[in-house]
Amino acid sequence: MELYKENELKIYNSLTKTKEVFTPVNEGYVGMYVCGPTVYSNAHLGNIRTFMFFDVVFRYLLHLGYKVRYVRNITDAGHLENDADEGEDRIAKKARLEQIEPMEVVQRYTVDFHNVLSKYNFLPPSIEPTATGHIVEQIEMIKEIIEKGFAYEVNGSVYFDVVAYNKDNNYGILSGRNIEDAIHNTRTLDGQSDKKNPQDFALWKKADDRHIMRWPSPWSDGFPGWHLECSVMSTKYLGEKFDIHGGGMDLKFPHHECEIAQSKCCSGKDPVNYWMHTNMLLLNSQKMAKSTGNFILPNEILTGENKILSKAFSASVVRFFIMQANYRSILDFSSDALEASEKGYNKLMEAISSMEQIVSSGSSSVDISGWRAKCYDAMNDDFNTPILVAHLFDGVKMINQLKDKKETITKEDLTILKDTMNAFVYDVLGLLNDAKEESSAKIDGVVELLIKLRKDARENKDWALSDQIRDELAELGVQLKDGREGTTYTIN
RNA sequence: GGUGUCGUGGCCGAGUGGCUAGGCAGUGGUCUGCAACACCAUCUACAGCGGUUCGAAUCCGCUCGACACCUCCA
Repeated sequence: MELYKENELKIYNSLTKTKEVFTPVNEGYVGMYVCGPTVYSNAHLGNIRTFMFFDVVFRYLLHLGYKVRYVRNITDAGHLENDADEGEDRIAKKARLEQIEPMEVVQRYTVDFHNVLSKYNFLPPSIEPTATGHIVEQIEMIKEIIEKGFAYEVNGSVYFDVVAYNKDNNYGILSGRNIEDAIHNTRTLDGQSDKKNPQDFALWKKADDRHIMRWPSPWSDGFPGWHLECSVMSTKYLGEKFDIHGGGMDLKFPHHECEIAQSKCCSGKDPVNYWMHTNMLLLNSQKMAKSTGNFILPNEILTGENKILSKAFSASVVRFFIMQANYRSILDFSSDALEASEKGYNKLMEAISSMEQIVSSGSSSVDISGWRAKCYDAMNDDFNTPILVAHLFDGVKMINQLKDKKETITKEDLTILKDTMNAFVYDVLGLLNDAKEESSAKIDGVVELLIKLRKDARENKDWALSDQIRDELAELGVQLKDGREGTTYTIN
């Protein structure tokens, strides 16, 4: 597809706190990096929200005709429990607790992550690199940072020197923090830290005896710091300066701030043109988080196996629910909200199915081009999916009126209507028509047969039989709809 | 304490200096053997108090409240 209004795409840049016209480094190409999961446990729905939003960004950029290289990493090492010297690698800790190999933990949760994303209809990223696959590159980068004078070694560990970096750079440019204040206000009791300054962060940690995930390095047998992998892998696959870097709001500080510092002191460049941050998903008005136990798993929603859920919901309903909120707003998760979304989603899918029944005529009484433009305007305005959804419902209303012959449409406009609905609903938002998926020719035949038998019963005024067919089909999730021109049905 | 985001109708959630967001629920209607489904129509709002303005829910200030980050977190 040709580039559609390329120069009109605007992105809210967390770095400048303004919406900016999107201009890629290389025309027609986009490099995008998103911080992926740490595979020490199952990804919860809050994690999924972020990845799902960037899945839609990826999809929309592709739809616009860009060649996109989308890199989303897997953190399988180096993620410290805390930043104190006792810091322990999350993966290693989990492995020790479960008495299994660290890579077994990694494998288990990586597979689970991919299964979940597949169920939720994610497009795979272009590259999904792992931290453990880039130890050599990470060591190289640490060497470079040391050579340039922005890191120091103590007892086999290497720390980034925030104060040295901040002399000619701004550590805090992304998060709005003033590092000077932070240093002066710190009242660390210290004594046991190797760090010159509490704000300094680890690039390499020496492994203690218990630590089983370890690699040799010039400084010690140990493991890399968490922030380093993203700088290394984004630079390797996207270059020293690339277009979009995404992640959750909670990664802004310190993770992304550290990334900027590491990359900048190596290349001398600001690594990212557009920083995008998704807001948090709330459960019971609190951030969904693994550590507090306040979370719900994506699979639990599909099965309904969670106390807060009234029933099971399909992946597309969850996707639709998430897309009805702006990615920069907090979103409250609840069973009621999901139920409301489910009804809206069904209405949308119903209308899409009934587009086939529309008959074209010589002129259009509806403004299809104007409507399509509004859909693009919504997405071009910082990927405003809730506004897009509102316009899609305008499309639903239009479809219903066309179907009822209250409006007219030309053949050409009808094609635009169908293409636009399909493009945004399926390609961009990534929704699936669940009913269609579950339906099959055989089931269609069976239901049609029952409808015919019921029709006979009704003509004989055998209400007991006709109601029995109707009600028992309903229990199986097949909704019969008696209309003027006969009975149709939907499968829920 | 510092940094930042935000408080919208019964609920979820957009938007923004003057013009209907949308969805769900509710209400009225069409359809139906009765229903359901569906469709059509429709009601209601911008935390509080000041200020700027011809005009503010939208800008500014204050108050109250919520959330996030400052330690691992999407």
